[in-house]
Amino acid sequence: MIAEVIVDIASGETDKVFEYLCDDRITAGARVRAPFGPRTLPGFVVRLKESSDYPVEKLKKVIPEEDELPALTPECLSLAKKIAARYRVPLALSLRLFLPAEMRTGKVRELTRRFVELRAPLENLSFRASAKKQLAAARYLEENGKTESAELNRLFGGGIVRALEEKGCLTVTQEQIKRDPYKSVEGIAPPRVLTPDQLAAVKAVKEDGRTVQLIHGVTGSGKTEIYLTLIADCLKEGKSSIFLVPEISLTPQMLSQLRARFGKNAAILHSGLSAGERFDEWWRLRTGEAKIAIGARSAVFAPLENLGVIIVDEEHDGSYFSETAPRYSTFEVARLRAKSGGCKLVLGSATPAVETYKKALEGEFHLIPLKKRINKRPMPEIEIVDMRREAKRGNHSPFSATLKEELEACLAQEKQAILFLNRRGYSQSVICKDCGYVAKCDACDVSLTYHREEDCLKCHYCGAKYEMPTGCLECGSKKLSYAGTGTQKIVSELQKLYPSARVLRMDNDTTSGKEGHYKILKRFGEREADILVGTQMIAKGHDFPSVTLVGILDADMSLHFSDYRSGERTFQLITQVAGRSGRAEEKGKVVLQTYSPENDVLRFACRYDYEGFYENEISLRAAAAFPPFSKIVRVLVSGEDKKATLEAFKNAYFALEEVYGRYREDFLFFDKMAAPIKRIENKYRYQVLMRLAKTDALPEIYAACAEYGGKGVLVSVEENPANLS
DNA sequence: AGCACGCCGACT
DNA sequence: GTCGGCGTGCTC
Repeated sequence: MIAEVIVDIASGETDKVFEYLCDDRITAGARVRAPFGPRTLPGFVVRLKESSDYPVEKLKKVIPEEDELPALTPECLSLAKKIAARYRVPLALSLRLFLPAEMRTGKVRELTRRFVELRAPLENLSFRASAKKQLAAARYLEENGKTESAELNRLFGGGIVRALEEKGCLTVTQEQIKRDPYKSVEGIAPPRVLTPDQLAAVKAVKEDGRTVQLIHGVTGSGKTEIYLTLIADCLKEGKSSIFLVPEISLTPQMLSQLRARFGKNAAILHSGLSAGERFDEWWRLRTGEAKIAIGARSAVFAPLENLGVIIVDEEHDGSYFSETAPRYSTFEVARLRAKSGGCKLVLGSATPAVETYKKALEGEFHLIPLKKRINKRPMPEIEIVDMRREAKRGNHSPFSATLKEELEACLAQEKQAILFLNRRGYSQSVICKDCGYVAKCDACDVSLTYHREEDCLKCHYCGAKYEMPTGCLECGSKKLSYAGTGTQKIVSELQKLYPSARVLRMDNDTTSGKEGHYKILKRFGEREADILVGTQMIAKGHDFPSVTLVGILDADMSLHFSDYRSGERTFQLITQVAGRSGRAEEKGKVVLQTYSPENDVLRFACRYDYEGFYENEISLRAAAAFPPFSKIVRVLVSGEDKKATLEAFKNAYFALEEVYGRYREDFLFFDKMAAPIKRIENKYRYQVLMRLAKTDALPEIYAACAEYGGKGVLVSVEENPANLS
């Protein structure tokens, strides 16, 4: 037999099948080791055939990998091909998405443990009178049957197994153990009784013929229970499910809830697991032992067959877009999977992405609105505070008078508060008062942020750390000033204002380690602090019953970002952060500080008026011909060598100009420019920005760019890029 | 992607 | 005279 093999090298040069001889142990989708030139590489069998056009004497033999099943299912193989074509990456790169990283590196294996049991009934064995321990251990084994040898040693003293073994009392077996990341969750929680609205939503999803279903449910409308019911119903029919959640809200609560409901039928794939756990959870899905995959975006590649439903919770969340090649959209991949399998794709959000909602209104997706909150309580009141007026009154602190009042009341009632600020560190930048010099990163074209705890300057783009200079690096002046407030500074201001209040900070700097988020949130949840100060990451997921106040310190930050989605992001963020306040009996309150109180987005947000926001936003987008009325395409050329990068950029630009000429009616915008951040991690960056009305020119744009990459210069094409820095 | 082979400069 | 620079090309 001949095997067509893709070798696991992420390069255009090797992105084709290589043929090998193989025996009949090998099937399509299997992992193999392929002799390739002077070395042996991992690879995947994509097809088997009887004969080859390649000279037979040159064919080498592949070595099969000892897996219990081919790693890739036929569906995964065909999906990998579609992804490689769609995102224009080598097939090897898209195939990698379908395997846990541990499998490629080969560092992790199945875990086996030694078990022992008595070879013969206890009365047939004899023990010396002095061997009391041995007798006790043997009695234990008779009573409890097969026991792990390490466990026996632990109970009766090290060496007991060896002693009994030498006497010939034991039978020893090796057994494979699946590592279980959620051992501690016990028992099965019964399903909750659904409200009529929830039942109607479940029915609506099932009965509608369309693949994509959008559940637009206000905060607290009980979407999770709908998802769980859909999953449970699939399970009853023997079908499998994928449940996707944003990275950050992979909270232990959510996971243990799922585990309690579905037990071992659920497998969890996320970055907090150890390599071994992830490896085992993956195999439990592959063998069909588990039929529900739960995880962040990469779980969309779960090795499940016979899918009944794919659920994407918080559909609007940015973490559903991959930032490394292949830069896939989780929604697109999920839709491809759902289409080929007669499976439903259920999106859920309180604040759907504008593009999603448009398609739902137009009938391409089935829109299922849920307008009532389960507990029927109103959303917390959002009060807009005009920070310009505060400044006029002479208040230049980051806290308005209203916020201070509310904070004091909150502390007096022994409740908790959350303050949200989208900027970490102590101060945004360090400026010399004499010459205006701003400290910048050596490797990136961005100003450095001062971190007081470590008394250093950090680059938030490449992570570099610099010693705090004693004077201006340009003119030597000692008059350095700090501009822009970060989370660290907020914490120290709070401590000055309320010395007895306990303050916790949560941002990228305090959440190191795999469970960093969780630890801080847990401490706050256990009321170890009164005020939590944090960035984006505190907005999602958690349920803190004693939080009655949320302060949004700079609602403008995300608003004035030079991105067509900034309004959308701001609306989503405010809705989400506001949802943290008043989760239990107490009424919640939100104070929203801004320098532009008249802004439409803020006004719609504080009335929780999604429809109003949407109508406003979509007409703005239509007028400016922004997505979804067009597609923004950015070609970014970057490289360490300035000359070579500029040269490649010029060539790419000329090629693109030709495409522009040929498809003029497709282009709404076409221009070359330096990227907003001219250098990141020592790489110079230049870009061509385009906006396309239709997308006829897109294949040509990719083709034009493909030629100029290589030799240390990267040319990348991004469609509707998530950030434009 | 590696790793070979292959053709021109400054060194023991 | 050689050692070694990394340019080009191949891997079933």
